[in-house]
Amino acid sequence: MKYLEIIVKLRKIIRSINLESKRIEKQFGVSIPQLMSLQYLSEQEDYKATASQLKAYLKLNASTMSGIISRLEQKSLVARLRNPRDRRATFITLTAKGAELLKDPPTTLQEKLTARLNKLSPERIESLNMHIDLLVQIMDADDLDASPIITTKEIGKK
Amino acid sequence: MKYLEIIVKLRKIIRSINLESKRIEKQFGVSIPQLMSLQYLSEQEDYKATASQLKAYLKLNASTMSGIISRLEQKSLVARLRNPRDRRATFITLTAKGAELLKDPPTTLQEKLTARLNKLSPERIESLNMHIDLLVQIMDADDLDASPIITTKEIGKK
DNA sequence: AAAAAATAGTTCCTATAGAAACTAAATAAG
DNA sequence: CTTATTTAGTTTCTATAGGAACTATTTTTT
Repeated sequence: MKYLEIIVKLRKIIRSINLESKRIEKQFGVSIPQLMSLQYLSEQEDYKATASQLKAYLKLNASTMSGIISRLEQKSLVARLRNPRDRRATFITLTAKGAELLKDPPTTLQEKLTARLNKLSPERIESLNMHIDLLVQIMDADDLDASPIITTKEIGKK
Repeated sequence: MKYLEIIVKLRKIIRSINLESKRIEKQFGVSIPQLMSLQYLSEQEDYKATASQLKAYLKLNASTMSGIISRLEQKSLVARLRNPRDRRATFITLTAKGAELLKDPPTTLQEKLTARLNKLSPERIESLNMHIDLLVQIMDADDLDASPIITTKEIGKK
């Protein structure tokens, strides 16, 4: 049954990402979701964004995002600014400490991935990307209903 | 940067699996890891296995496995049998209630996956499987160190 | 045989993840 | 203008996930 094989394999991938996040967190004090939040802020105007913007970028539930922001704030990597235009919302801003961490970010997963990807030809990387996209479509019911599976031609392209 | 794109996409997949597990849990009272544990037990001799065997099958940390077993026991879907040969270990056994749930298991994710996979040709499914395997290798450092990346010929086969 | 080391599983801790309820504020409707 | 609805974010809850410490038991070493 392909279904179970795929799930088992995907769980392997999930586990390796979790393990890597744990290692990074132990070594640098920030997890992958926290790091991605910091990076997102560093790319915004004035290094600030609302919790909703972060939530949308990371595609997380509001309560999860709230927890991540709280932990980042506790580590002084982000701070809060009031939004004069909307009292319901506050801005989350990158602190100098947060910016400094991004100067020399934990890159173990990036290095590992890049090293492995470098061993593949551009065509293989493209093909891998395409299959990941296919997987995203297969797993994501709403998107699939909205758009057809990418065609044979696109998959087969090399 | 391919690294970040891949991580973002994989997080999408992870999220859809988490969402599906939540839905299944709400509808049937068991999550995907719990369900996989029940299914594993149903395939063992006498419908029983040690926590370590379950742990190895699901590739989980012992503490996580312990929590899952406790929750299954609380729902009366599994029970514990003493192991006379080794007082450190107990057997986890499928209960009749657990077996009954497996007669009509939650199959929403399976159905969705199968329906989508059925739209692909066998060659595409094979290619997808191969790329998932490649991804498993890329993400899993230990295995990669132990064995080379699958070769171009294998990837390109269609 | 006794001591040391390893093992099976639990407990305690932290973080992520999502659902539901909640509060304060903003927006829309009447 | 008042009321109803929606929105932004927090809190509370549950489950998964992993690391470290722990306890009881088994195995290995001395």
